[in-house]
Amino acid sequence: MTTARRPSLVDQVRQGLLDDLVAGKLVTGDKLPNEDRLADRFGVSRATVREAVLGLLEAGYLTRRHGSGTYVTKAPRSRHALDTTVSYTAMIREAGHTPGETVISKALREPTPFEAEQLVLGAGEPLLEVERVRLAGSRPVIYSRDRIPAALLDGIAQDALDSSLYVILETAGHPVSRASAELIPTLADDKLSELLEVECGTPLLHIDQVDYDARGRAVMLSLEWHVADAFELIVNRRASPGPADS
Amino acid sequence: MTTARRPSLVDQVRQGLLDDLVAGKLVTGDKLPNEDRLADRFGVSRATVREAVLGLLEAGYLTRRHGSGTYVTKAPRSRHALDTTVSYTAMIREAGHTPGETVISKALREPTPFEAEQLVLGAGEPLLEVERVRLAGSRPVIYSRDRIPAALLDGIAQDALDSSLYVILETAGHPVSRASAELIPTLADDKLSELLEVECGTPLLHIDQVDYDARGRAVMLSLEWHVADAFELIVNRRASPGPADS
DNA sequence: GAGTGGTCTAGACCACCGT
DNA sequence: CGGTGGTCTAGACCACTCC
Repeated sequence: MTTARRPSLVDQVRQGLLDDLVAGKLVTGDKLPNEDRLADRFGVSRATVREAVLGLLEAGYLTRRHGSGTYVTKAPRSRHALDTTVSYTAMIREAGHTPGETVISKALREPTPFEAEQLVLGAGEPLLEVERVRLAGSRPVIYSRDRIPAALLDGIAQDALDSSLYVILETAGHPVSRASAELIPTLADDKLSELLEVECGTPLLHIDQVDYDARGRAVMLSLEWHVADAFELIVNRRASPGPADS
Repeated sequence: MTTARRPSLVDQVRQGLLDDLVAGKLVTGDKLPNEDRLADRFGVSRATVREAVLGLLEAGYLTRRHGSGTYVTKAPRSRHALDTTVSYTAMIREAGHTPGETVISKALREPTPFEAEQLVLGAGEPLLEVERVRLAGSRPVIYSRDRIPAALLDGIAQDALDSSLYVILETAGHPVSRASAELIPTLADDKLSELLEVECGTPLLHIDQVDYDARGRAVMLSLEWHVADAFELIVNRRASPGPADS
């Protein structure tokens, strides 16, 4: 685990409500007690309740209707969707398969000018490139090529390099906090068809992604090719808030 | 515009900070005044400042570092990305093209069993299906097939049916608040190649989407086929919050 | 009009960062 | 250590929904 601390009151309230949901005490369409009552029940202020509920709203469990009440959503929540998750291992497992991976190559090399610019690398600073094929059971589903500045991995034990790149980046003090991904439908060429065990010309989803840490520094570049029908790639979209955006 | 009311204090503060950003008073890496000072400057409480900043954090403009300060992000924010926007017209315009559309068909028909289940349609309840091709300049970029329960459109003037489907749904009292989209790379078949003016076998991104209103009711089903290189399809991903999710 | 969520305040104390 | 954001409170008033 990365963070193990005393849960905040907000967390406790959120967990309490979540427990009711999974226990079936609250089911689809049910109306929650109003905020004052929830505040009483959990022994916290209304502001605390509101923040807890806010989390559940964003997660898609609840809906608020001004002047009416707060209701349990008709849970169409797709977990491990593209917009919230970064671990493909979890995605594959969630889809009911056994995740696996084959590391094709792992090497330090000079960055291209583009990579150096994206990752803000000084002259001569190398990067680590990891080339992998992810498996669902025995079937290849994703081919990826990830690049991380070698400087970020200085203090990292050599054998730790075998764990998830996200874990590595976190250990290095640069946990990935968000990413921007471009989606490009494409076709399997000779190399990809061999790696992913599909026919040449099979449609694939190519994802070109940049991962950023909390400081806004680009810490990893990823290129991925996904087999179309291996598992569902979902994006949960939200209506533009209106007040915030232009 | 759909909502035009007095902006809240939170909105005013957010806009004030946003103005500083676009005016260049605040640039990448700059540290913001602390929350107490911002509260003074805008004449509001610290809680209000925090909520305004929260919006800018989520939008990717700012980063907070506990114990250190709040900083301007190295703006990698992609506007009109798939996860936040629902209007393709705006997306196309943002990409520097003139948006346009050709309506291929617009008709009431019986739902299939699948559609009836998804949209919670009673027996015999028809739906409206709109088939369109979106244009960037004169180039076709998206072919879409949208289906809405006809019952939702009862009070809607006939000529209003020409505006955006999202506007129509809002008028009908069912504004779309979120959507779930599945992404499927595919190939242009004969029909699609003709509609989108690409060669047969060209890679396309197929999006199968369900739109929900604030009550969690499915109000529209959309099938879309996007030309790959027409404009960038971006997804902004966030790390799982940790406290909230499991 | 009663009940609900939406906004806002003034103040307190805690936890973390840097010097 | 001082400064920063993180959490929390108790209360006030507003805006919306629904009976």
